Order: sequence, then structure tokens, then C-alpha cells
Amino acid sequence: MTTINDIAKLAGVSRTTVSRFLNNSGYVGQEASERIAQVINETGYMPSQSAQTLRTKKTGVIGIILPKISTETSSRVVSGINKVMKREGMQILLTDTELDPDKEIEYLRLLKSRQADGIILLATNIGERLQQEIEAFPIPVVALGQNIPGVPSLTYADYDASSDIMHLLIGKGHRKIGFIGVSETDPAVGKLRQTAYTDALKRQNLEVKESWMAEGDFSIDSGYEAMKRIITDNRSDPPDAVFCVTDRMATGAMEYLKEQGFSIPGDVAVAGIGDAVMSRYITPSLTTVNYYNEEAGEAVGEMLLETMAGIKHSKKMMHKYRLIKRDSV
Amino acid sequence: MTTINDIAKLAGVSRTTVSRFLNNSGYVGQEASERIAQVINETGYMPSQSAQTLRTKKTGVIGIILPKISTETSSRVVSGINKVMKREGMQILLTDTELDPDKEIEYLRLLKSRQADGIILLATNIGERLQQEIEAFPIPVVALGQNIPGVPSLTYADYDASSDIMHLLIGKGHRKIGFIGVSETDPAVGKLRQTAYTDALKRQNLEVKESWMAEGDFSIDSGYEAMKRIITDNRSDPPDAVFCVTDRMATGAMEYLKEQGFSIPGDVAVAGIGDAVMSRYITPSLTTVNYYNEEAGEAVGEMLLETMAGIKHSKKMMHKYRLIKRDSV
DNA sequence: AGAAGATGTGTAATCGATTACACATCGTTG
DNA sequence: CAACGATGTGTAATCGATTACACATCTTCT
Repeated sequence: MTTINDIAKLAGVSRTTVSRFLNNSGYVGQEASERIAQVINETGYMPSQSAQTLRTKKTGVIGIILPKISTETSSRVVSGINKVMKREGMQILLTDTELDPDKEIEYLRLLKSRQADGIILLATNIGERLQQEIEAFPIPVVALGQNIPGVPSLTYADYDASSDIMHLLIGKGHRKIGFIGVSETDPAVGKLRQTAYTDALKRQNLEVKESWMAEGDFSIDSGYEAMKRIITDNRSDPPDAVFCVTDRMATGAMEYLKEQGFSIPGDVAVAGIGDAVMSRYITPSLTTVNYYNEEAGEAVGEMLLETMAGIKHSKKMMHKYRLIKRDSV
Repeated sequence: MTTINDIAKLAGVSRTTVSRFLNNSGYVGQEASERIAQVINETGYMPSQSAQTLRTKKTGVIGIILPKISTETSSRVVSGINKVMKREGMQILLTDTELDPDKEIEYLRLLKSRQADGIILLATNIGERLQQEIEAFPIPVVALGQNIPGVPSLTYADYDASSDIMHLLIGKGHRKIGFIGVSETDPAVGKLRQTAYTDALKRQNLEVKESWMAEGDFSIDSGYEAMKRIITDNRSDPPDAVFCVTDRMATGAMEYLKEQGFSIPGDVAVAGIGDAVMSRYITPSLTTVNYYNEEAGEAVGEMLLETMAGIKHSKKMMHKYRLIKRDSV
């Protein structure tokens, strides 16, 4: 590998001058510049990032910790983050916790040792240990999707969006509304959306029936199974609508309903959250909420950049969302 | 940040001993070990990756260059790669060319300067310059999806898979088969799949009709538009089947056909490639080919690992695939 | 008992960049 | 014309790790 010393030698100057040329710092003569530029071009030289980092403490890398790489939400968010980081000439180091909370801490440490300039955390559950770790963390951290105390966080408007869905359902005349959620250890998706569900029912004096509620694990299959449970447990009094906290689970739920000959939304209306691409093309098309994931990615990206620049954040921000009414309700 | 020197001082030994302790190299006494372990625990010390890299030339990072982050295929592949890299304690540095061939070269260089230990390239088009760049490249590179001369490549069985689709279509009695492809600058998706299409028709002495063929750009919308063009240009003699080179475009095509009141597969059969999640849930469910993207990701991952270890590869490998017969044909 | 090997630790060079400081040259100005 | 600022370049320390080499003890074996 060519180093700055090689370039210096070939161009007949000292490595200091080469460095100055590269970084545009200090004066470099016309002639020297040309020779250096030439040599660099010929050799295809690129400065060693590790040497630079060792001196400057800047890696030009930010780390992303996400629960699962291969989901639509993740890849949209990453794409958004990528957009702003590219603009700043920064690279992205991806880590995937596979929904294991311990890994969140592990990767936090790893990114520290890699001296990431900043970290974007898409957490799922927020434990004691995680918070402790972040408290004394030497690297700027921002969070997306969950509100982490002490960390600038951009959250989705889970409560409001869910309320909107519920209103829509209720507005359409549905009174027996079921729910397919996820574990409450997930504050945003598990807890908040469910609270919005029960709150909406209570506000309208509608029944909150345990057997109309089921828990899945984000997968399409788990939505199918959850729907199956709800239907088989309520043969005599099935719900006439189901609010699913993710589009994937909603898709599974619809799949089961269709199999069983229920008409959607005639017999049972279904709504989801997330606006997966698929939701528009299944039949009937799925009523859902779009969270502008890509823009949210850009927004946390900017947020991290600002935090890195020392700008304090008002800690709590909610990203916009949009209710998408389609044919399943 | 605590450094190895701090640890050494606190533990009352030299930094050499600390290093040996950390790397399990050479002898370290019981007592010293304990003191060092203690201090490290107390301080939460992690060695500086950049300093290590500067000395050892190993970053523990591999780069992935992909055409677009936020696609199902990409995220599946990345997930697969991640799986094997995690096993080896390696991190992934993601770069996204946004389908710009120039960026492929740019990122290659960037990953060089970051001293990635290896690179996985998901190229789209393969130009002269790209090949030149790779030829003298100091870092192991492997490719997925496209066969790049001189580079160990794992390709999908595009020709065979497409032929299978065509056989299926023909076997079902279709004789007027249309085609929705992408630009031929993409050797695998654009060229190979189209060749398989025309070859299959010729083999059966079926008509290859220009106006039954249209080009999209991978997007659902472009599939819709392509289908529209084919139908409007052939009012009197529309095809009775369409082979789309991606599921997304097939989805768009179906959307148009449904809108226009064509029954699928009664009036027009549709088939795609890629087995997007959505394909199973749209109506009718889409006949397609599954490329085992995640496994392919694992496979190139292993391939890269081997290449990095100095094992020469038989250059050309084809990944398995599976025809999935559903209701659209 | 003395030699040979095993065990445990330290000294100092090194990786490839950045940067404070010093020095030289040149044009401008009072 | 002496002095000063602008311009252009080099010397050497530094960042935080690894590692070749040297040295000291302690076992063990003949």
C-alpha cells in the first residue's frame, strides 16, 4: 500500500507538504501541488483511515444499532440515514441485535472501540443496564422509535396514530374491536399502541375484552395465528374489526380471515400500522398509517449530526405520520 | 478515553504485558492477569481499533457495495452476510451506489482507504473501468449476482430460472407470451433473463414480438406502465401471458391488468422472479422464483472469508433457486 | 551442580497520518 | 532600506496499539 511517505518521496517534498495538500491546510506552492496531484493520481493513493483516526480521533463513521436488518422499516430508515450521512461524507457501520437486548449493549461497546463518531440506536426494549451504559457514554447517541431518557430521541407518534386508527374504526360503526399487538416490553409498539387502543375504547364506553386481544411477534405468521386464536375463542361473539399494530401482522390476520370466508371489511375490518409496500397491493388494500420512515431516518441523521456538533436537543421529538385509508376498513 | 498505557500504569505493569493479556499472546503471570483484568473491568477499557489497525492491518470490517439499500433483495442478502460475519466477529460497512456505476468505483476506493479486510460487491453493470480498478486491487473482492471476470462470483441461475418460468408458461398452454424486463446494461437481470425468454420462444417456434416486450426500471410503477404500453399497443392481439423479470414489476403489471378487467390467469398469466414477501399475499398470488437471497448472502460471505484466507475460488458458482407455482399462472 | 528450557516482564521500534514550531524567501510599506 | 507580513516547506513529536528482542527467575533433568 502506498503511504503518504511514498507520495512525498515521489513528489520530492516532505510528507508535511503532502498532508497540507490533502487537507487544504496551510500554504502549498503551485508547483508542488501539481507534482503531488500527479503522483497521487498515478498511484491511486488514499490516506490510511486508521492513521488519520489515530491522530484526529475522527473516524467518519457512525454506527447504527438496529433490531433487525431485513425489515422494510429498517431498510427505509437506513436509507434515510444514509442519505444525510453521504452528504457529510460519512460511512455507516451496521449492527443487528436480532431483537436481543443484551446485544444492544454489546454493540454500543463495540462501536465505542471502533470510535464511531456517533451512534443511532433503534432500540426495542429499554432496560436499566442500557440506560446506565449510555449515561456515561463518550460518544453522541440518538434514538429513533423509542424515547430513551437522557438521549435525544425522535419517536413516532404511536399514541396519536393508533388513536386515529381507532377513531376511524369507530367512526365506521365498529363497536367490537379486537387487537393484535406485541410484547409490552417494547414501549413504543407494544405498550403505547395498546394504551391508545384501550383508551379509545374506554372513551367511547366500548367493551375492552381480553379474548379479543392477542399478541404476535411482528411476523406475518404470528398475525395469522393471533387472528386464529381470537376467532376460535370467540365463535359466538367475534369482533367486527381488528387493529393490528403492524402491517405484517395485519396481513397475516387478513390471510386467516379470508381463508375462513370472512369478508373484509364487511364482516371484519382490519387496520395496521407501517404502510408496508405490500399493504397497497393485497386485497382488500390495507388501511394503515405511514410513518415516513425514510424521512425519519434523515431526521435522526440530522439530529445526530447536530448532537455531534454540540447542539443540545430538546430531547423529545415526534415525527409526523399520515393515516392512509384504503379498502380494509 | 482510557488507553493501554493507563491500564498499564493502574495495574503496575508495562503496556506490553497488558497487550499480551488482551491478546492471549505470550506468558502473563497469574497475579498480573488479575490486576489487569480488574483495572479493565473498572475502567470499561476497550482497545482503540484504529491503533490496532495501524499496526496489524486488520480492521475486522468488510465492506458491502450495493445498488440500493432499501430493497427486499438487498436487505435479505445483507442479513445473510451479517450472519456469517457476526460469527467471525466482523462488522459490516455499508455503501449504497443508488444504481450509479461511478459510485461503485468510488466506494471501492473508499473501502480501500478504510482498509476493509474484504469487499462484497453487488454490482449492476460491469464497465471497463470497474474491472480495471478491481484488477490491481489490494483487497479481496467477491461479487454476488453478476459474474465479474477475474473476481470470485456467486451468481443466480438467471438463465435457468427464467427458462423454467417460460416452460411453465408454455406448458400451461400459453403461446403469446409478453416480457417486461430492465435495461440490458444489467447483464444478469437485463440480459440473461431476456435471452432465456427469447430462446424459450424460439425453441418452441413461438413468435417473438417486439411490441409484446417492454422495459421497466425495477419499480412497481414501471411494471404498471410497461404493462399498459403492451396492452394499448396490442389491442387486437394482446399476449396471454407476461413474464416479468422482477416481482415488483410483476405486481405493477398485475395491478394494471386488474384495473382493466383482465382476469389473471384466465386472460393473462403473470410470472415474476424474486419471491418478494408480497407476492404470496397479493391476489392472485404470484408465481415466481425464489433465489434464496439470504442463503446467497451467507454463501458469498463464506466465499469472501475463504478468499481472504487465500483460498482460490473456482471463480464461477451458481446459487440454487426454486420455482414457486402459485395462482397467477 | 550446571545446563537447558519454561515462564514472566520490560524496552523500544513501528504502523501512517497530523500539526506545532522553526526557518527561508519574497513583496510591500513607511 | 529595514522591517514586517505573506507564502512555502521541513523537522520532529504524537496518537495507541503490537511485537522483536533482551533479560531475569524458576524448574527440571542429567
